[in-house]
Amino acid sequence: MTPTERSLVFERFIADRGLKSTRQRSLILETFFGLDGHLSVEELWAKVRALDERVSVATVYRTMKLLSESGLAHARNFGDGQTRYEAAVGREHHDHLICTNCGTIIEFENDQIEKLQAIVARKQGFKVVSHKMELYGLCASCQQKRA
Amino acid sequence: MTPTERSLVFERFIADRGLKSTRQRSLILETFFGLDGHLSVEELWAKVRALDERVSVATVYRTMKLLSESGLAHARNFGDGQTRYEAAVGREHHDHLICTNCGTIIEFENDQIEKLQAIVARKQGFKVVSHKMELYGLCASCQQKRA
DNA sequence: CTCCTTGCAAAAACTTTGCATTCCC
DNA sequence: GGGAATGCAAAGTTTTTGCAAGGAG
Repeated sequence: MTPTERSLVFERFIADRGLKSTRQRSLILETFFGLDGHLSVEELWAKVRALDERVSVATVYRTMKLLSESGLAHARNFGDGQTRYEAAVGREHHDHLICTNCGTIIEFENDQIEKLQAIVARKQGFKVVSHKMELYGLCASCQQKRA
Repeated sequence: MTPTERSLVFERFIADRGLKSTRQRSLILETFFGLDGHLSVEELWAKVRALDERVSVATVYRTMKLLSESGLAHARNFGDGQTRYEAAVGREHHDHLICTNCGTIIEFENDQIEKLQAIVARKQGFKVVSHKMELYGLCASCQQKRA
């Protein structure tokens, strides 16, 4: 998905709900999608402020919530007490391997696991909308350092 | 693991660290393990207070942190902004299905998924210590209500 | 023009911490 | 007795919200 297509998706989401496109929302979107990784609101706000001093953190919270509802971003919680967001489109769905020593995050995807998840959910009568899977442990380089 | 064994594990953990066993800690442990599910500190505190008015919420926070460090409980974060704890021993490892409408939490386990996780991790050179998997969606009864 | 959005600051929700007092060992 | 634990309230964090002013359609 190109940046342009992404904007169109968001514009449409906005319009469908009777909401409006604003300078701040556009700026936050551009900044967010221009960066990579798993950003906390605070981190994103810092980047946005570098481009426009006047944007308030409340607007970043509000915009990221919208972006999350639109499906263009996913909220993540890695247990450090902060909500992090990551871009959701133009990318395959993926899960995370997290090194508890150095904090490295590796993304992966596995279709077989996804299929099994669907089967498990069906057994319980659940209709799954989204999921998270995180594997915590030591990455290759931290294992060597400890050995 | 019987309640008695559990107490011994905790007593030992406490003693090894030069900490002390207290009335409050014992009460919180008993209450926590006597209940089932995924309790927030607030919920647990309410139950403990029913037995002893004088226990402060700070002590519950401090005790649950200890319990988590001892490995007898796990901290969970299901995205509602609260840390929840669940008993960790005497139970199989399991994952969660969470209804985003009514908050119902169903536990499940699936060996095939666990095996696939191990394979994925190995490919990346990771040594996995623990993992979380959460499937979010609508439970059977909430699907009906919405239909 | 109308209603949505923004910034600001206040408030809310959750968790941690400082300190005097109380309690184990 | 001495260090650890507790209760309380104050302070920290992260996120949300009320409101007057500004902006998009």
